[in-house]
Amino acid sequence: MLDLNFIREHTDEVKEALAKLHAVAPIDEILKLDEERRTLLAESETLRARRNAVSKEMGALQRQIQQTQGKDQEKLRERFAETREEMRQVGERIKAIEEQMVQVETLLKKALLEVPNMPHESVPVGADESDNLIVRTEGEPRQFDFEPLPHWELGPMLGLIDFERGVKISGTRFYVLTGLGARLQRALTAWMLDLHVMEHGYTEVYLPFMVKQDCMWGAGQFPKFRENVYYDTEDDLYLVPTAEVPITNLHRDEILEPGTLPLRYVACTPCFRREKMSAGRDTRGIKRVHQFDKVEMYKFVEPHTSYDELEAMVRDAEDICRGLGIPHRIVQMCTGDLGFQAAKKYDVEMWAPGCGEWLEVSSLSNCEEFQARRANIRYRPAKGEKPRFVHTLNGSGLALPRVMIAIMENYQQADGSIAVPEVLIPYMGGIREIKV
RNA sequence: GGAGGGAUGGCCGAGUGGACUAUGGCGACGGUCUUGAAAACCGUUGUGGCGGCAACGUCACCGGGGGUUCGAAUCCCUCUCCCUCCGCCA
Repeated sequence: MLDLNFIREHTDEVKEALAKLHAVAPIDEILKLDEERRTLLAESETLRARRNAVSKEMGALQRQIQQTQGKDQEKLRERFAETREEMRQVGERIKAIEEQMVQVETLLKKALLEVPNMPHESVPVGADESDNLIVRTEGEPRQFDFEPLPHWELGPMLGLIDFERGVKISGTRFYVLTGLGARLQRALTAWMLDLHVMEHGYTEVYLPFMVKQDCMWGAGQFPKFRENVYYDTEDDLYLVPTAEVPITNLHRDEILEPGTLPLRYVACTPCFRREKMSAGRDTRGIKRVHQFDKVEMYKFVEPHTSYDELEAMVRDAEDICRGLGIPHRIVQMCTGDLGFQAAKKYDVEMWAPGCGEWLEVSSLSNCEEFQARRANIRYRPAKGEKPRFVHTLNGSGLALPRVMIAIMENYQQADGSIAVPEVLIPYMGGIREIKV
C-alpha cells in the first residue's frame, strides 16, 4: 500500500510509475474519495467538539439542579430539556455524516489496496520478462557424454518420485516422494536451514500453515492472488501460498522498540497454490505443483539498510547454489515483471540439463514499506521518536522441488544413478549415490 | 463440546452514566540536591487523523463490531482472544 499523502502530493510520479509497471490502479478515484472523506471529517469533528463541550455543561447543570429548589430549579430544568433536544439533533447529524464517511472510507481503502508498489529507481524499465536483466552467471553447465534425462524420467526410474499415486490420491499436479527421494528432500531442507541459521544469521521459525484473511491482505497476496489460494470456508482460513505470508504477519500491528531491528527469519513451510493462472503449463514433472515445500528467508529492517540487505539476501540464496555446485544465474526483474509488491526483485535460476531450461528456484524482493503499511508494522528509530514503517524483504532460500530437479538432472550419471552432492552426504546418513 | 471468569496506557491496577474525557503505583526519561551514585523531592512519559510554517489546537482510540442515551471505559447485544473446571483426543 502506498502512502495516501504521497499519492496526493506526487500524483504524476505515481501515474508515471504505474505506466512503467504496465499496471492500472484507481488513482483518480482515490483522490476524489480522499477529498470527500476530509470534508466529511472536518464537519463531524466540528459537531463533536460542540457536543463534547455542551455535554460537559450539562453535567454541571444537572448538579446545579440538584442544589437548587423551587422556581429556580424549574427554570434550570427547562433549560436542560431544551439543550437536550438540541443535542439530540446534533447527535443525529453526526450519525448521518459518519455513516456517509464509513462508505467513503470503505471505498477508499479498497482502492488503495489495489495500487501496486512503486519500482525503485535502479529497476530497468521494460515490458515483460524478455526485458529482464541477467546480472551474473556462475558455474559452467556440465558437458554430458550421454543424453541427460529429465527428472520426470529419472524420478520414477530410481524410485524417488511416484506420479501416478500422487494423482490417484489427490489429483493432477500432486506427487509422492518415496524412499531416498523423500530423504533427499529432507536432507536438503535440513542443510539449507542449518546454513541460513548458522552461517547467515537467520532465526528459524515454525509457523502456522493456515492463516486468517487479514494476513493475506497484509502480505499483499490479496486482492491479486485471491483465485490462487486454497481456503477453508467453514473457518475462513487460508492455506499459505508461501511462508512470506505468516512471517510478514508475525509483527503485524506492532511497534518494534529501538534496537530490535534488523530481524532475520527463516522458515520451511509447505506452499499451497491452485495454479489457476497457469493451467496447462509445465504439467510434466514437479516443476509446477499444488503443494511443495520452500525454505523462506525474511527480513524486517530499517529503511536505510534495506537495499544492502537485499543484496546480502541474494548472496545467501547463491550460497545454496554454490554449496550444491549447480550452475546458476541472477536475473533482475524489469518494471514490467516486478509484480505487485516488490520495489526491486531478483530471481535466482538453476540450470536443469534434463529439461534444458533455467529453473526459477528463488525470488528475492525488497517490498520497502509496502507490506509494512498494509500490515501496520512499525519501529521506533530511537527512544522518544515517532514510529516509522519498517522495510520488509523476502526471498526463497530455496524452493524444494525445483532444487530437487536440479540435483537429479545435474548429478545424473551414465548408468542412470545420481550422485549425492558432497554437502548433503552427512544429511543422507553417508549415502553417496542413489541407484536402482 | 459443556460450565464459569476475564480483557483498561510500557507493566500492575482503580474506575458501574456527566465533576480532570482514566485515580494510584511501578518502570523509563529530564531536573534539583551530591565529588559521583543511591535515596528523597519536582516534572515528563501512548497511537493516529485533521488544521497550521510553527508553538499549538482539535477529534478519535479503555480487546473488535453494533446498539441504548443529550452524553458510554461504565448499560445492552455480538464476535475474538485469554484463564479455571469437566469431557474427548495425537
